[in-house]
Amino acid sequence: MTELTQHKRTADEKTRAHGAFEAYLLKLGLRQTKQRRAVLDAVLVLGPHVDAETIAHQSRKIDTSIGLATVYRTLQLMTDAGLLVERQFGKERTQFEFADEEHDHHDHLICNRCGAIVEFYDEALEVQQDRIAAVLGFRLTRHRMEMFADCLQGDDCVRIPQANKRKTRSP
Amino acid sequence: MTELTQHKRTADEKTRAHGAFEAYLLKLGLRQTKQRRAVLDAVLVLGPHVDAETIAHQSRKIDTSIGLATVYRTLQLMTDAGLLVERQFGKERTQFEFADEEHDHHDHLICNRCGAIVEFYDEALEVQQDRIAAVLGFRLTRHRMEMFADCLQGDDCVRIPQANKRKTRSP
DNA sequence: TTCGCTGCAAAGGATTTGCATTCTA
DNA sequence: TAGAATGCAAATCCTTTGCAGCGAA
Repeated sequence: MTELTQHKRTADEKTRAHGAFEAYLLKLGLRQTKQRRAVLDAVLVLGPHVDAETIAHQSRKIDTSIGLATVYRTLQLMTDAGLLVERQFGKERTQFEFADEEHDHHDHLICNRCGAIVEFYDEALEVQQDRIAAVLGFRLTRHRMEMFADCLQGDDCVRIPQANKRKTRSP
Repeated sequence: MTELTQHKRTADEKTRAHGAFEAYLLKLGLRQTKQRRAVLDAVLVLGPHVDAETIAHQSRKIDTSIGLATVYRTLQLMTDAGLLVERQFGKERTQFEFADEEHDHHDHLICNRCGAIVEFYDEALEVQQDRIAAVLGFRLTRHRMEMFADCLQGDDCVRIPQANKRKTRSP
């Protein structure tokens, strides 16, 4: 059973994200700043899989003059807090993605033609991976998988920046 | 059926690799140089998954004073020739690996404790991946998968540099 | 008021490129 | 000999750090 991972973010989820980040900062005795809120908002507005530069650009719409260094530092903080996950697709710059508790783990399929990234979760795949690890004498803790593919219809698959191509393909 | 990918390289295979590289250079009207031979020999001597720096170091045992730039250029050439494949494990430096025609495709399992890299091929996994892509409306062209795991015995799993840990684990 | 936080610029690490020189074909 | 290949250093690209001033608690 293969299912697509959804990324519609409700106002409620955004509030929850801010709450979680605030709680994390509070717990460590760190401070809340407008820059940190701006970066979080930027990540919430942008789709999954954004790089630091893009986040910085979006953040500046809220708070002009945020330094790139601050963005990197804040993203690191949010990653430590467990809100974000870093991803590396080949040699591209590091991408950040929300680590939602609900659909926590998923894999990626990247379209060869337009670069669109489809996220999915497949139970059979997970089971098989555990099985393989066991056969090799290991206990799997995590994995990463990316599939590169050509889409079969292709009418709606145009070469556009992936950040804008959020919808995950209709059946 | 999960099978380990082997990496014992016979003298015969080495000769073949040199022949293939020479043929490639000839075809493009490029030149054979002692540096290029040295780099190829270095890659043949070292295990799978080596980075440019390590290859440069090994190459200098054959031909002192090979520049790092030359190593990078030669590795690029060998990748274009189809002899090598580049791999990216997280944020680590790029690793180069032989693209053997026989056991062409394989996936990786990386030990959380010692960093040893086990290569394997699993038919069921491949089939399931094709199936997933089809369900999502794609035709799979290639994929990459890395599993991170703890080994279950652990006696022979010590924290050593992966380059030295070539043997793929005994049953 | 106190530190943590920020922006800037400078530093880093991996990889690439420019260029004068060396060497293969 | 011509033009490719090399070594070196300088240049890139992304990311991290150092530091003096700024601002949240």
